[in-house]
Amino acid sequence: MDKSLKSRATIHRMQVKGLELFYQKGYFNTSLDDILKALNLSKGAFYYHFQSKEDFMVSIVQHLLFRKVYTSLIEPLEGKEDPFRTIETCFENALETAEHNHLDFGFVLGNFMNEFNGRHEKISEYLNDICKVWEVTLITLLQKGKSDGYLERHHDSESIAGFVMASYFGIRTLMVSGIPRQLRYNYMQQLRAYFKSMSLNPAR
Amino acid sequence: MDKSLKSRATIHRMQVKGLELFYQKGYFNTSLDDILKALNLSKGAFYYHFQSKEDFMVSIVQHLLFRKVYTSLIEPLEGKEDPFRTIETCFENALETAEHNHLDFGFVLGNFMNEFNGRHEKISEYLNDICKVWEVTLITLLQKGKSDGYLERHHDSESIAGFVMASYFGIRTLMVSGIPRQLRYNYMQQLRAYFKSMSLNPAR
DNA sequence: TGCTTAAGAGACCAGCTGGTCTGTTCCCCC
DNA sequence: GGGGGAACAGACCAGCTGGTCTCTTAAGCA
Repeated sequence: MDKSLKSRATIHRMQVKGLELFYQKGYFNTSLDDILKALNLSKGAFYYHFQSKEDFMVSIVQHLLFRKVYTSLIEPLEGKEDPFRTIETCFENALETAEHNHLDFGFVLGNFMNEFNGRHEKISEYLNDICKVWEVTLITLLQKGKSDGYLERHHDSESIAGFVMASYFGIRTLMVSGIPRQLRYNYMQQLRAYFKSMSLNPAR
Repeated sequence: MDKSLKSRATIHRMQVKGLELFYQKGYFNTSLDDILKALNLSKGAFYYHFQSKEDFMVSIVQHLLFRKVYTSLIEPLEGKEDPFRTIETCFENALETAEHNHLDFGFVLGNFMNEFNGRHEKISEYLNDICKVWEVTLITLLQKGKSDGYLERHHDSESIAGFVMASYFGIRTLMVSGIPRQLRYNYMQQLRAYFKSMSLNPAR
């Protein structure tokens, strides 16, 4: 059942363009024809590789989106020491990317969560899964940070993780309509202040 | 040009139901027929009062949404003394409302911003306006807090306001798909911690 | 009583949407 | 070298969408 190279390439092209357009114009506001026209492909090609628009979206979330989020927001946190500095660096990088090509995948994730929540159970479930992986990674990092003496034990890792995630989703929403550079700078400043108040060795 | 009572009532009914459905299913995923069927009204009625679907949405944002956001998130901040406690109380109330009938208008605002950003200039402009009013109110409150000795002058009110808004938008995104009560509790805990680190009289 | 007009009903339309189905091309394998 | 299937093309369809148009109703007014 191994897909040929050509097949894989076409599927990948469709997913990439699909993610791009779904993000830009929204899932419900983007037709298959939009995507296929942009790729010079036909309905036949689409329904040869995918069963439906929904199936297509699921495949994008599971493969493309998950990997992107993993690369930009999860992997940089894994196995690191100082949790606060690690998160700061990770977010700084992600937000800088976002500022330039304005497509960072943490935001795409939040954006899709907003679009599908309560409207499309299957898809939002997959989105939540990604979210969950991110959360767990953050919590793990924070817990390890406690053992390593970076923050006191009485702090609740789960709460911190949730707060950090929330702030990230939110700042990306604001960045799209405001002045990204300014917002990013201000955001990082406050995130650092928040972290500093919990840090055991604020050696900066 | 004074609209009769009946006319006003019908317009209002349409707007309320429109906001409800647009929020639940998304703007692009909700048809006029959906709204009209729910109200037992006809196309004729709709196009007698509004010029288009877009015009309808604008009227909802300008009148209904703005007033709701104002009531729940802006008015409670105006002219108050202690900025941190004030924001805490305001958010606590809004989030509790959200937990029960799960329609708080701060979230609706963020949700629509995500849906229209870069897709519908006119509408996102109105949404940004509301956002701006919220931001200005927060900044004013924080500045006044400095004069009244609640926080030190070196803190940047604009940054704090942005961070607070971002966290609120974000937590609402997470609350829809997670366990609201738990998330709300954790969120408020961290928001307080964040505030406490800047507070000059942490007399709680 | 008859006229005007606000308010609404609902048939109708063109265009688009997701999805189906029958071709066609092209490459691999025996 | 030709049969067969993978990969795609594109005509076609039913259903829905925003929007238009004409018709009806009801209330105010003289």
